[in-house]
Amino acid sequence: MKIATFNINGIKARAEALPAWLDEAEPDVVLLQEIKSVDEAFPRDSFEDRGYFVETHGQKSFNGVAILSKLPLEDVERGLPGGEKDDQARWIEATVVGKTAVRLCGLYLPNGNPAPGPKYDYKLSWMARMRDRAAALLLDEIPVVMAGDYNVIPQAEDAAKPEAWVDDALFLPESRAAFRRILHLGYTEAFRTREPRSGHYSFWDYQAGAWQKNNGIRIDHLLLSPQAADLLQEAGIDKEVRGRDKPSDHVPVWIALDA
DNA sequence: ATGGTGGCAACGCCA
Repeated sequence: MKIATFNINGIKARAEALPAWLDEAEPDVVLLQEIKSVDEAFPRDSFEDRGYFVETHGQKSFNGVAILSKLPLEDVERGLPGGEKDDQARWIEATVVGKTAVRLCGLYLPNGNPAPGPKYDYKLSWMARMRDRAAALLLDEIPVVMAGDYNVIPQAEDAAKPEAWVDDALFLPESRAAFRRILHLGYTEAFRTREPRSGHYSFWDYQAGAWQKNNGIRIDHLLLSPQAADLLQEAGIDKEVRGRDKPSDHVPVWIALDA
């Protein structure tokens, strides 16, 4: 089962680039972030015509997550638990059943800039809530995949110019520590199991020729429960997507699971 | 170098 995460930066703006990538990469499951659309305006037909089931959790203008799956999705849940006052659409869960059942979590973690400030406080509180949900998911002892735009650069080797990010919410020590606290519950960050570990990125800013200079960062991650990590066959980043017409500033990151 | 680029949606906010 090929499972991908892709921050598309607007579903309407990616009306050509996203289907083109789906047709060539043929993922079984895609976790989308920043659909920037309400559910009613999401172009379901384009994906249903390609054989995908579609579940969305959108909002007007900003954020928004979705799941596309060639296998039916069950027990869909929208919103990260513990956020009664949180109206931002950043979390969706569903179960997909292939050879075995896999619990999928699609997430768009808050950016948090500028730091310090209320946006950074929101990022850290959201990560604390995510840690609670991640811990609860482990109790089921089933394959779990938590994938999305984490807005966290885990290590210096995950940035072309780490010195440029030292005061940024994506790379501050507190952000990285909160990421490790989730990881150390017992999750495996799939791409980090690959060698070499440096020089691989999933985001290049639109500004200042970041793509042309390969000035990227790796912030899109797939975290696997032990039962999912046991099934991991392959992990990759579809870097070339960034060089095409009308690209998102992120590219797809994917895994193959024996599931 | 306090700009630069892009999306959404409406002349500003977010990344």
